[in-house]
Amino acid sequence: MLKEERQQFILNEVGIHNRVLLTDIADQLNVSVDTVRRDIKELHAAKLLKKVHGGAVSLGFNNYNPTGKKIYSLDKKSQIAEKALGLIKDGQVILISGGTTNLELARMLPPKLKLTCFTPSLPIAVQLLGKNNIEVIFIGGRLSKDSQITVGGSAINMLSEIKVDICFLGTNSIHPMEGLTEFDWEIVQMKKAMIHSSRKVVSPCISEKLGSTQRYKICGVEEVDVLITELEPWDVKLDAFKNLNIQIV
Amino acid sequence: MLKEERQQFILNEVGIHNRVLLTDIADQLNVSVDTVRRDIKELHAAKLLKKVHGGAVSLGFNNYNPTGKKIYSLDKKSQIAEKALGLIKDGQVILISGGTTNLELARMLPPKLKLTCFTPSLPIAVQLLGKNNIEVIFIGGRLSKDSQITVGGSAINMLSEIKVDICFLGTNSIHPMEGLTEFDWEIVQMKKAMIHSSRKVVSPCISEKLGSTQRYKICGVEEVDVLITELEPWDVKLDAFKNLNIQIV
DNA sequence: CAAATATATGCAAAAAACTGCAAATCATGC
DNA sequence: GCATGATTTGCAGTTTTTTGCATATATTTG
Repeated sequence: MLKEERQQFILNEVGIHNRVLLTDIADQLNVSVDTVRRDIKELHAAKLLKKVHGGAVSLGFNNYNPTGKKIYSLDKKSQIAEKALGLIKDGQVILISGGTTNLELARMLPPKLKLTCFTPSLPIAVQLLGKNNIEVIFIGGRLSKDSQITVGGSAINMLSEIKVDICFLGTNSIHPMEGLTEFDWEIVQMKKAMIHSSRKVVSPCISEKLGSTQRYKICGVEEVDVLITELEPWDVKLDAFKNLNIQIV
Repeated sequence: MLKEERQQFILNEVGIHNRVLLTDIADQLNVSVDTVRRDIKELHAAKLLKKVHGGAVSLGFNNYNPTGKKIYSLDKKSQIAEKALGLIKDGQVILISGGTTNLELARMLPPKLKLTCFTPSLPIAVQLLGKNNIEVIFIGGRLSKDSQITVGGSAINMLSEIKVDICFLGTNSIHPMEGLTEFDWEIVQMKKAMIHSSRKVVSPCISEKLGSTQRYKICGVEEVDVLITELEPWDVKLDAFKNLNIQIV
């Protein structure tokens, strides 16, 4: 096996899952972890991915990981995604925004579930396309390289023409008083449009992001119907959100 | 065995598999690894492949087909794609339909080329997103599972709002009298809309499809400005297309 | 803080690349 | 037909790269 092939494989994995574990790769390719470590080191130097403790993450998605150090939060994201699955009923029409938590959700959708899914996220569309019982409708528009979702007037226009049962709104920052915030203006516009197109807004959010704020405001907390975190319902970090007419899962 | 033959063989292998091992080639051709090494060195100098430790990889190797479908007659398609590259000028606005030949084209777009690309194809969008100098605009709509392009009214609507310099129209069947045909009605509608949105229509088409017809008609041959095949210009298979006011590449 | 896990470093074996050289092959001119 | 020179090919020795392992250090997590 050529070094190039290995590195390509790693990049592919990162491209698909947005994260890889050193040990996973070493296992799949039957090479030592040292070798994979060295490969990732090179790819990192070549700025093709980001090396982190335990593995690597995709460059485009460090938006969702401002610290860039917690790739193990995947477990948390899976937990959140699993809870989110419980909100979906067969035959519904849903809207999935970008972000790694939502990508996990898309991955975990059971094959037998019949759905119509709207999404502006390229990786999520790829994921959903693999599921035979899901009708995928892609929100067109200009693709943002960082977030890998479509943005801009055309996308917002298309969103304005739909009304879905549930929207899973990837959440960068949520604060009990300040509401949902983002640092990218274009994504703010997209998320506003998504909220407007949905009867029910679900906000999957890992606990690190609870209480944080960013530059631009999307909406107040009252616009969110359901907040999903990986925490147990009685966790103190959730106290601030408990009297805001939000369902907490 | 002539040096020329060997090098052709190597290029062919690289074209098909995207990578070759030095030892494999030496073994298959019954020559020493040194000879193969020298060949690869020359081909590398001629920029026909990339020499790496242990073998060689194709030039567009650092790319990935996320949907994982196998592409047949890749070598021919690469040749077509390479010819198609010659039609694109820096700064243009282009529209790329679906199909594996066009995916090859997307793969081979040089990183330094500045372009605005519209596409309804998911794999092509993924491919283009990796190129920093290309602005990608995705034609939204319902994603068709088998063709992996968006179809339907919404997509056609979005197409109706644009006008691009060149459209690379993946071609299933082309016949000198019957024109371009397709077997999927929805794709026919998409292609019609694409032609309508383009100042120049380029039809990349491998020779097997020349002269064949399908169920539904997209347009007459006169709508196509350029026909690209892998054949040499004087090939008899092209004779039937020579008096139709089409540029043949 | 301590256990578990991940990283960095030095090292040695294996694989591959480079170098120089000689034999074989081929084209060319006489 | 044959000598000449250029090119090609394979071989042996040396150098470089890659890879896995062992050990020491650093980081994460409960």
